[in-house]
Amino acid sequence: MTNSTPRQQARLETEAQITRIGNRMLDADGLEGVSLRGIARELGIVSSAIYRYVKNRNALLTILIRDAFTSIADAVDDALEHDNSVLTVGVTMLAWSRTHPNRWALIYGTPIPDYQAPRDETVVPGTRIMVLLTNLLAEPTVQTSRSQLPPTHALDALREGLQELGLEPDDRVIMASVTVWSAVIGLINALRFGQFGPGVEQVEDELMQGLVSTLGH
Amino acid sequence: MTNSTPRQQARLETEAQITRIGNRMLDADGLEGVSLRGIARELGIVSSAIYRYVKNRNALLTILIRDAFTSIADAVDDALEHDNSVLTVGVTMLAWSRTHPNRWALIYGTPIPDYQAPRDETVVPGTRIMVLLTNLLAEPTVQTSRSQLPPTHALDALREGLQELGLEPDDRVIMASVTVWSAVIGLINALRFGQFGPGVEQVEDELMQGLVSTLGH
DNA sequence: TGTACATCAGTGAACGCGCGTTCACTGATGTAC
DNA sequence: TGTACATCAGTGAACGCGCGTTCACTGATGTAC
Repeated sequence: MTNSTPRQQARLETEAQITRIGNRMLDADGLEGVSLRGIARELGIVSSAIYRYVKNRNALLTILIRDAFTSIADAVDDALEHDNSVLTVGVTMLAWSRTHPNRWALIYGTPIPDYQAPRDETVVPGTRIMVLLTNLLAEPTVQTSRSQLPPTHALDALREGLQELGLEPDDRVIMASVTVWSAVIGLINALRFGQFGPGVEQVEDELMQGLVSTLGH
Repeated sequence: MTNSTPRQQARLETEAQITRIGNRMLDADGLEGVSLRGIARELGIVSSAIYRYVKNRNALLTILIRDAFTSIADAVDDALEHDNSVLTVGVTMLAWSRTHPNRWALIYGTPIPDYQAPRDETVVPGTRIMVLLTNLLAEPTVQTSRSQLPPTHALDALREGLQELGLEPDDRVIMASVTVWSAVIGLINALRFGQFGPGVEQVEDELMQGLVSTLGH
């Protein structure tokens, strides 16, 4: 059944615990509260022993970043099954950000100093929502924006990026995708980072609705 | 002429230098590169002497934040004199963010842990652009958005915030203001924080144009 | 099934890091009479 | 205009902080024959 030795079992269990504890620390105290020593402490092992499981602090961050990207993308996946719309994407991301504000900041806030995400580990989970959104905007039934388009070659870099993700978007879709993405994340950032002052918590969903409808969706 | 003693002169000069050095450090190494000890070092005084000029590190941050808000708002002010449009606001902020990416992150990125901006020192400079934008959107010639509006009382918190800034916006303007603001800052954040992958630097202005036109301006 | 060796989890001590911040002090500048 | 005192800039030593990371080590688990 298990098809693996006790040692391997224990290792998997410990790795899972590290992710759990790391997330708990992140939720509780933000990134600055996440430390290898702290995790070792909670695991009940000596501080240097953590290096049996994690190469260094940045590797731990990569784990947490992947996990956050996966979590929010799963949430959006689920929600889209019931209602396949741009608004649902926005509202679901917004709800997730409310539950996990520090994880939100980790993936969509200011980049972490001295940290470089390894592309092969983060690109796929980190772009899942963007892919969903682009596909949504590419559906013929969806009216894409009336925005002026820049000369075709200008969007080359973006087009290539999306092609690597298996998409074949035309220029209108690229522009719409970038625009909706920026606006949705911008609104959530503004809300999470408190840029509209206090008392706005009650209206978050309404603001998202207004934004998405202004964008024409 | 001077109407002040040499000591006062020297103090003013030193204070100005502190802002200059702090900004230079911020530009060069980001927030983590800004330290009281480092500034003292550059001033050629002993590390504890810096406390004659700055109460503590957070007070220094407040100085830098005020300065950044003032700088970007001045830039927008100037630009609006030549062309009073939403696009100009966006393009000017974008250009400023390109010149001062770390200052941009300081004021519009993830909030700084353990730092609380003193409202009386940062609210006015921090809201200047928002005020300009809201006034722009309130002009009768500007078509405000076709977005669905939430029930009037829902926007109370936002309306009060704007009223404290001397504005009397109706609900359409409030919604438009929040939407445009979020979207513009969201796009700039996405660009500055590298969320669209490499090679997008060439098209920044075009993306801003597309965004603003999608928003109906 | 038993033995010999290899792998791996965990130990304990130690570095270096540079920072923010406090404190009692000295000597120069400013001010009141 | 000169003197006595108050203010203020700058000194130098010292704390505490908790972290990431390395290293040589022990003892338990896994594997090959």
